[in-house]
Amino acid sequence: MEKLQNTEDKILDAAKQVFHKKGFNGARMQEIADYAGINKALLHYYFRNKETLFERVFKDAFAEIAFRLINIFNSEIPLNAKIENFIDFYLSFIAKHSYIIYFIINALHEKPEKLREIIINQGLSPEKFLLKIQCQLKDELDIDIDPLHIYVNMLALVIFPVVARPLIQNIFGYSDDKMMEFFEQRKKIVPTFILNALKGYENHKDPVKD
Amino acid sequence: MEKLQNTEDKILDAAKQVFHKKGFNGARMQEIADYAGINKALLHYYFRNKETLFERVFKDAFAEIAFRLINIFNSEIPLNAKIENFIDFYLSFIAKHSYIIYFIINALHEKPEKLREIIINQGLSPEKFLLKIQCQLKDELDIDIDPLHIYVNMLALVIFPVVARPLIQNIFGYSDDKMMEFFEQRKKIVPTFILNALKGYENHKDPVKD
DNA sequence: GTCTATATGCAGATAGAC
DNA sequence: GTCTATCTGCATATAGAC
Repeated sequence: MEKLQNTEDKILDAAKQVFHKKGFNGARMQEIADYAGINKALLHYYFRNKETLFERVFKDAFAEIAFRLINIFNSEIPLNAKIENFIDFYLSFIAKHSYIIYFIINALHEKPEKLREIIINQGLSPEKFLLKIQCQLKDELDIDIDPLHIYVNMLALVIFPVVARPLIQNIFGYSDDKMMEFFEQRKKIVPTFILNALKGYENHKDPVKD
Repeated sequence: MEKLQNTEDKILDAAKQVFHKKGFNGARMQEIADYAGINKALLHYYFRNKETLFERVFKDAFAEIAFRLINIFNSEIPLNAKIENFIDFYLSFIAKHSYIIYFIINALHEKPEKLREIIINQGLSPEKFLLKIQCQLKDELDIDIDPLHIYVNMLALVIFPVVARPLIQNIFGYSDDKMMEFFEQRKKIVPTFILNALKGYENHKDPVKD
């Protein structure tokens, strides 16, 4: 895992870490070079400038998270199961790779204009994706609701605690272990929370559903 | 609202805008000076350095949001009403002042070590605050659950969409008007979502509740 | 491809006149 | 208190040797 990589990979690895931790403005080319075990000049040899390097790293991070997300929701399983998969996977993945979320939020904040082209280049189709959720909500739970709200709610319940982690940890003086426990608890609490909430939206005028 | 302020207020106003938009690393003292209609030297006359100015602005932003939050949850009304007040107020306030959220998140990310002292200096007591929610959950809804999870869920459902706004807006090509409509809808959808979810947690072993 | 040395520019901070 | 001019340091980026 150490000496096997070529220089470009070493740079990308280093850039990932530093950009994730510091954001675009906070990151220093020197620090990236140090992490990669090379010097600054070589950075510019492989990537013309900081901007180019950043875009590459951002695209990789975004692609990884979008890919996993789309996969879960495109699978042919009941909505309940999708939600459980979604929560379970994301709570593990994001808690372990929280820098990605910070990174995306920071990138969105610092350079919102970059996003659209990246999404289009990924070949994603957000509308189809939402339509599928909407159909499942209607067919399986008999709920008429804008699927975007449900989807945003799910993302919120998973992502926000990770973003707010330093806040929670500082305010309540939680140790790292206690926070891991907190995230573990959420794997049970959040799916229940969402499914309970959805049940409350069911149309009761025509109770022929099972 | 324009010429009435003294120089210090003008600086604070300008710093608020610039720090909120760019974060600590992205902000430029020159830009703050321009916004305030003064020059850089005067900034340093009023605030020794960038750090000092930042801390002041951060404290103000944090204090404002914490103050409103505590007030709502400390009032002597039923939990249902608290939740509705909370959502309604925050969706209006945060959607209008989204920079504050960005600002706090950025600040947490860039300078997490600053948080603890600020909270302590504000004289806040997070534990008492949670205990109250816990009691109300038990007394009014007969639910035994870690109140921190419920509280985090509420914050998540309100704050996350604001943070993810550029994401949503870019992905689905929503106009600013459409986003305002989206946030308006959430004022109804989110309280229902939360209250439904909570109902699902009720203990049914002893159905003597109303 | 990789390095050392250096150019260039800019941001934070200060000196000192008014 | 407010300004102009300037210092200092650092970060990105390039030149050029090996």
